[in-house]
Amino acid sequence: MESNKITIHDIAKQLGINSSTVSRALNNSSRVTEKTKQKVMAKALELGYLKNDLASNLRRNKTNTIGVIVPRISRHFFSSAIAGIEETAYSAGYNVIICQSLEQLEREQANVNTLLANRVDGLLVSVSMETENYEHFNGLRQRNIPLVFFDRHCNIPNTSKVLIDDFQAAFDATQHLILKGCETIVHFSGPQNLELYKSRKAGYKAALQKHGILFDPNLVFESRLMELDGVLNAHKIIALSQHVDGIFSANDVAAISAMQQLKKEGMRVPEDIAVVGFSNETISAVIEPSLTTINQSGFEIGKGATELLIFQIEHKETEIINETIIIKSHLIERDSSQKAH
Amino acid sequence: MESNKITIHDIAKQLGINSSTVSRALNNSSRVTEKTKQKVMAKALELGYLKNDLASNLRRNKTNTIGVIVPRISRHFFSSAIAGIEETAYSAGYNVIICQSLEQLEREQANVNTLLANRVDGLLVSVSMETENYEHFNGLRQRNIPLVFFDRHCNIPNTSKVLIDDFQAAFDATQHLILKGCETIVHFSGPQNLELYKSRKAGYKAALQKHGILFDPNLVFESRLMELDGVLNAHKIIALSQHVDGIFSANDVAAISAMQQLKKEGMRVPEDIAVVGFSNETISAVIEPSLTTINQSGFEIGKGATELLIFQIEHKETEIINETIIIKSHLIERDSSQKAH
DNA sequence: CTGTTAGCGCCTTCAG
DNA sequence: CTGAAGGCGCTAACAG
Repeated sequence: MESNKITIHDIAKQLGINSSTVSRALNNSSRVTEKTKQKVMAKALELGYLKNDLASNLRRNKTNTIGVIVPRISRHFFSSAIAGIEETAYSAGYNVIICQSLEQLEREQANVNTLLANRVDGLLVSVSMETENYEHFNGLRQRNIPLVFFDRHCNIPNTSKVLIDDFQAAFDATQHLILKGCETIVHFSGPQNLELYKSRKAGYKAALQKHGILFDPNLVFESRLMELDGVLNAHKIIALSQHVDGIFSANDVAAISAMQQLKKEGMRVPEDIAVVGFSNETISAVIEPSLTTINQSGFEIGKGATELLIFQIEHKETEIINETIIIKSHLIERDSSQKAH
Repeated sequence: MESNKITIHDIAKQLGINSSTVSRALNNSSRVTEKTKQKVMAKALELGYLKNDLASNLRRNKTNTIGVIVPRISRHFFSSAIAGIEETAYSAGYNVIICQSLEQLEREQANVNTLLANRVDGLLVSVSMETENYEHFNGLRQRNIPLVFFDRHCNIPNTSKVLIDDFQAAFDATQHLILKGCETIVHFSGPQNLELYKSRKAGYKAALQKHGILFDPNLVFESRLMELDGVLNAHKIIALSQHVDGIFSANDVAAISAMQQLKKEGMRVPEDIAVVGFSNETISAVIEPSLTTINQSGFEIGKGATELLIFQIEHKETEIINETIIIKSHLIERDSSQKAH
């Protein structure tokens, strides 16, 4: 038995009506009798009809699908952003196709092409670490396809972005440490071609300056985003001539592994660490109850970016939008009862 | 300026040839002159042509797309499984559409429908916690669309699955604790309608039995998979009349938060905890160096499931495959030098 | 090797 | 309110 490929024509034939009517009925058009609708629905159910979205999308020239490109789906920030994206898209009647660039420019370009070939209605992008030229996004403008960057953005004119207040978060974190009495604060940073690491570093510097602490470039460790960087960083701290009494980390894993390492070496460093970008509530609350974190909600960012994108999709004709939305972060100082032990 | 919608017809017209030839050239058919191909390619590039996959897929009746349904993309096991899926699919020329059921049966059904409507070539599914009837998967069989379950499977006859050796992993973990001298071992389990929690419990029981320890149902805590369950479990342990000297946890977060809680209460429980299902290497290595884990690689499982699915897609006519692949786990006893502190 | 023709399944004019 | 006709963009027969 061949796989049952029921089309609107089959339904039409069996009911002795025209396929246009069936189409209208299934799309709940107001120009069809309620009675006809009922008949069509019943028959469709009976035959196990399933709409072919490919055909429909081709004909309508609209897919109700949003393309998403993230560096890596397994990073918690991105997977929670995707949760926010799906939630928002879903309830607005959109599907989502997710692609990973794996931090490679080449893959990112391929992703853009695939998504365009699949005729997505809009694109949500967080660029890869390697992305320094933006030519692959030019086609979108020409094709009139809305694009919204989130978190990791590009400096493309007339493009909307949804970002985190990285500068402010870094400033808050650093100031928090200073107010706790820290004087020599190490900063774990990331790749400096990413805007967000630049902003965080700037916030760190600003806080130091405000409180009259001299900025020392030797105290900034610019790592790549690898798993073991934290451990290496910890070694660097120990090797420093200065006595370090605070860490502001712009990289969650780095901070935690550094802390573990320092403990191993017999140092005590409990609450003099502040972490920014640490969005995994579960883990952060559970693992290191004494850690101060600046929480940045991937979910909120995903949500905001999607709302903005869908608005653009649905008002495409009207105007070009160029909006930058900044999502606030929250400093969370955890209860440190564990210290008693 | 309208968005440039260049089709093969435009290319054909400009070159004074037929659109079929253009189609063949772009698809690198062997039945086209190299010279023609070059001309077509050049023109396509010049005009900024982009193939419309919707049309192509509709015509070919094949999308080269795999649908994936997972309970929640932000759980690390699943996001790493997806990484494995994408990797494998990508290099075999397939795209991937990911859906979340959010542990709800209703959403899972909706996901299946969306994916079918988008005419995916095959489906990879890890069922939701709520899924107890499997009717929504029946349509696949009828439509002759391959389906492979991974990790969380259903007992549907003639369906392939890629699973973890949960029984064995649980057995190993429990035995590990026993050999370390534990006598009263609590087991953190999960929803018993999921096969994998049943298997893990069975493995736990088997290990106890082998070593002559009586199974005590009061020592099994069947939680839902919520974040705070670990903390609640820890309270339960403390409230127990028995002295607990080991924990076998089938739920990563539960174990870690329980441990934190116990520490707070002033108990020492370091390496007498074994966790299964804890696949986040980074976190597990970093957070609790003394934790013994049974590592189960989501990536491997995703990879295995995808290979199996693609094989089925591409040999659809030949035979129905009903294979069960079990991926092995590895017990990792971490260095516990931290204890010295 | 290339052209002609037809149609995938649906939706959208335009008539009636 | 319903029917008839055409086409979205591409590819697969079948000719030549």
